[in-house]
Amino acid sequence: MEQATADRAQDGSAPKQSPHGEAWGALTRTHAAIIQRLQEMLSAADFPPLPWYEVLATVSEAPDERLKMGDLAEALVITRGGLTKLVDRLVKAGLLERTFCETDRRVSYATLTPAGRDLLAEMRPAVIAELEVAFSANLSVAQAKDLRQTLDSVRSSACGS
Amino acid sequence: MEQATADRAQDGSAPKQSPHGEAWGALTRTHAAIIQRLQEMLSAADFPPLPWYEVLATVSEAPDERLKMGDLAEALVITRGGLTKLVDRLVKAGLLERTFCETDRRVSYATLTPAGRDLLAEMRPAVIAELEVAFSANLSVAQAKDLRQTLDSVRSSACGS
DNA sequence: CAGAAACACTTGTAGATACAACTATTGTTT
DNA sequence: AAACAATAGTTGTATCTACAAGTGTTTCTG
Repeated sequence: MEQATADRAQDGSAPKQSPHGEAWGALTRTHAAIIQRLQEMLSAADFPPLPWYEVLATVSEAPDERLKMGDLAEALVITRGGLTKLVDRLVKAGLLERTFCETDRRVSYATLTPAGRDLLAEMRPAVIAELEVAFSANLSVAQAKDLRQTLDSVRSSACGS
Repeated sequence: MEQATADRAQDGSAPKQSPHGEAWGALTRTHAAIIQRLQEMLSAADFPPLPWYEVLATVSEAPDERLKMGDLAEALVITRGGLTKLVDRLVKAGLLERTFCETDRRVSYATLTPAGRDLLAEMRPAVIAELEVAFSANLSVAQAKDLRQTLDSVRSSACGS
């Protein structure tokens, strides 16, 4: 019954977009709002910025805690050039090191250092907690799984062309 | 039965996050993938970058096609300083103009020019079409509305703290 | 009705990102 | 095996963004 609010733009203004356009708008705003929230929390806790966390978390989930630069860039959905410089900063901070492949000397891996693993262990609970308050306040576990599935299906069609 | 795929990380790797964490991961990746797709399309069609479109679209939906700088920054979820320079570029390109408030000389409005309105009219169908292929391929209209509602409820709890 | 506080926006500067060109290594073709 | 093409990663440049300080305006207070 209250679904009228879902169909109405937040400012109640005129030219309505398509349902898919509305979904995209909601996606961008929600994404930005959560990013903002996380960044605030991290800087308040004197932690490194969010991209650093995402790098550490992604690498930590890979086998042997190392990941090819190209795969890492793809996982983070950033350019290879951007990743090179991002990893440079993490290496300089002692959180990552570059290791090389014996069989193919072109590839280099971003590998977690003990310091990187420790920092991640410190940051992860804080990030998880922040996400929990953002999500679990209005979302059941089942809804969260459903949301994930929906988003992934959208992503697959957006990537695959 | 197929829902196992929804519970499994795309790379099949080990340490699973919470459902909410997974939802967040899907949200960031999907957002980035769509952004990337839109940017590609816009630059291929010799259109201005996506932030320009978002400014024009947001302003066009406001009454009298003008919006206070502060409200615009909030709607786009960017800083005021960033918006000032972004609007500077749009003004220089003739797509926007700054107008001022009679009753409060502090506030300035970003106002759509005819050129801005024309460009938006050109860009909007292209953006909409791109979003349609990304969303409608795997999402019904009802699912899109549901997605929008879910995302907005998450955003409200993320904003309101 | 001063003076202080809050507000709206802009500017200055430093850091981060994308894009394109470049180096080095590997794979393919003839 | 030599030449060509494809791949992985890095670097150079230009643009964009955020953060913090600054300017001008309005509101609140004594």
